[in-house]
Amino acid sequence: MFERGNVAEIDEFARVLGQVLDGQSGSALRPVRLPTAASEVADRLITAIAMGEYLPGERLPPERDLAQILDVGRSSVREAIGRLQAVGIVDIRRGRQGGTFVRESWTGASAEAVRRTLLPRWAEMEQLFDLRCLVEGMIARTAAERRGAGDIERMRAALDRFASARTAYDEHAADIAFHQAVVEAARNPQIAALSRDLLTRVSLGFPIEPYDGARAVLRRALGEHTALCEAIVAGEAERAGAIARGHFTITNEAVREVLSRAGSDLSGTDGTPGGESGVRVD
Amino acid sequence: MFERGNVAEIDEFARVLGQVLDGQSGSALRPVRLPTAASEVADRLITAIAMGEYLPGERLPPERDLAQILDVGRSSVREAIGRLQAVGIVDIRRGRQGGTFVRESWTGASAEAVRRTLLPRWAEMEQLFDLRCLVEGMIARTAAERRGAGDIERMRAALDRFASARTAYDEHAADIAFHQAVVEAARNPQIAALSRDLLTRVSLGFPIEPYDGARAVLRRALGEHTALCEAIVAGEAERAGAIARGHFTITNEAVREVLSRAGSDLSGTDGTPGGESGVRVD
DNA sequence: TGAAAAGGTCTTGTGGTCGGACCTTTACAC
DNA sequence: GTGTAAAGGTCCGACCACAAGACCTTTTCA
Repeated sequence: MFERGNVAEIDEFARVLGQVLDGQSGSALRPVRLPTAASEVADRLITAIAMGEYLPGERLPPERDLAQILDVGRSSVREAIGRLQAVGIVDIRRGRQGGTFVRESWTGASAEAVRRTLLPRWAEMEQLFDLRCLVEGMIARTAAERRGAGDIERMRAALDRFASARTAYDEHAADIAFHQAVVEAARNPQIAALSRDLLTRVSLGFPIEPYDGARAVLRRALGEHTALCEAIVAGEAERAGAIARGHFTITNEAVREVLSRAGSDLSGTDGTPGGESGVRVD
Repeated sequence: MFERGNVAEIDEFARVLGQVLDGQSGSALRPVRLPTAASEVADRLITAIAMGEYLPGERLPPERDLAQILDVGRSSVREAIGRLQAVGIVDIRRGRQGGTFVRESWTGASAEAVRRTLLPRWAEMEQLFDLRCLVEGMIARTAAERRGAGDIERMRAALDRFASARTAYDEHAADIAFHQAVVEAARNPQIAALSRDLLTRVSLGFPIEPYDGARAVLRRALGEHTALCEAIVAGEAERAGAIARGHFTITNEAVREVLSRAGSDLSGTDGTPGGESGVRVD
């Protein structure tokens, strides 16, 4: 994203990011922010893409179909897609065989642009990443306690697919399948919803997850996935939780790496809050 | 609530419950449901009340003030308050020194009415309770890892206040203070938001939490609070998590008790999902 | 007995949303 | 090539939720 350093893109990015972070902090009686149909649809699409329902290069359903599926007007869908385009998540092609296509590469970003918008909110983003690590750890732990034979089978199948994947596309698909299998093993649809919600918020803030094109990350992921799978199969909740918690810091590190390429000083922000005043951002 | 078995109340209850449960399940591309300003405000008020920001017998701010605080029109605030009144959470008194007052007792419900609306959704409610137990366990665990001197002080102060409380009001206030201290000890505002969100959803589904008037529950809570506090102080994450997880089943049991008084058969629904097909509701 | 403080009612303007009609672009089939 | 199908692009009218404000009613207290 931000290949062209387009001003409109950056503004859109900042606006979306603001929504994500504002939405959850503060007291119960903070000002009410009503989401519009368009922003809600945009969230849903980003979630679907981040969850791998539509992989890079794939086409989303036509606007008219989406409008029907989501039960909103086509104008709302159009505005949402327009925003995704502005942020650089999708490409739009007209004509027959046209449509809305998920971009092959979300990275190659103008890191400087990201830095400017992300840095002021960095503490909040860290909190979000931290929470996600904790929740995914909890999910892995629960999965280890509740997994059944079918779950084990699904996780192992995904691991096999991952190991034998020849393209980034296959790796990505297998990665997603594995994580889905883990979430399902926790046997609570509400947990799945929570996991999805956190993925959405992380993706909205910085949509390079769970595949950021870096093969190295995915290769490291394979080892961790295998270890996580075995811990869950063995029913070792404690170990599974620890592995998952560590695994999801990959995201955090990927973001930090992009930012450090832009020369930002984020030293000390290791995603592990400590001390009296909350998350450290020295 | 439901003292008079009023039909409008029951319908309102069913409507609200439906919103809570529908809101989180299903795929990313399920139909979009835009919350109205009124329902959003209603959620906020219920959350604030459940969190103890306004204790039973206390008065909420005047409608005009709430409208300003929440940055919505007064009509939206009025509709929201009207719903709370319909569900029996607040009383409204007119004239000077009037206002919106939190009901002293939320219980004494017509259990039959609750049973009819809650039973079809029981599996989903169980999932919600289950998730809350897991998340609160995660929070306690994290608190045990991150707590500082100030946190320990706050938790102990709340425990002392609880032990020396003479009225249900004091007990309730201390109970809330303790849980807040635990959440704060986890040192991540996003965690607090998640905890609040789950409290809201549980409260919306069945608003008897965290104080349901049953002194027995609160007395049991004191012992568990003490144990939880010590585990957190000692930094024993595993134990703290287990205690908290168990502690929050109090809610579950309280609901089941109300329902069983109405003669419902909920045997087997112990809040601990197992088996291949998800949560058990035999 | 009047003023103050609250809830109750009504009106009006505005912006978001939907639904639909219609236009434009593109690729494929024949 | 030319037509047609399948997509996105544009526009408009009706509707509804909401905000803002003016004003009414009830109750209490000075």
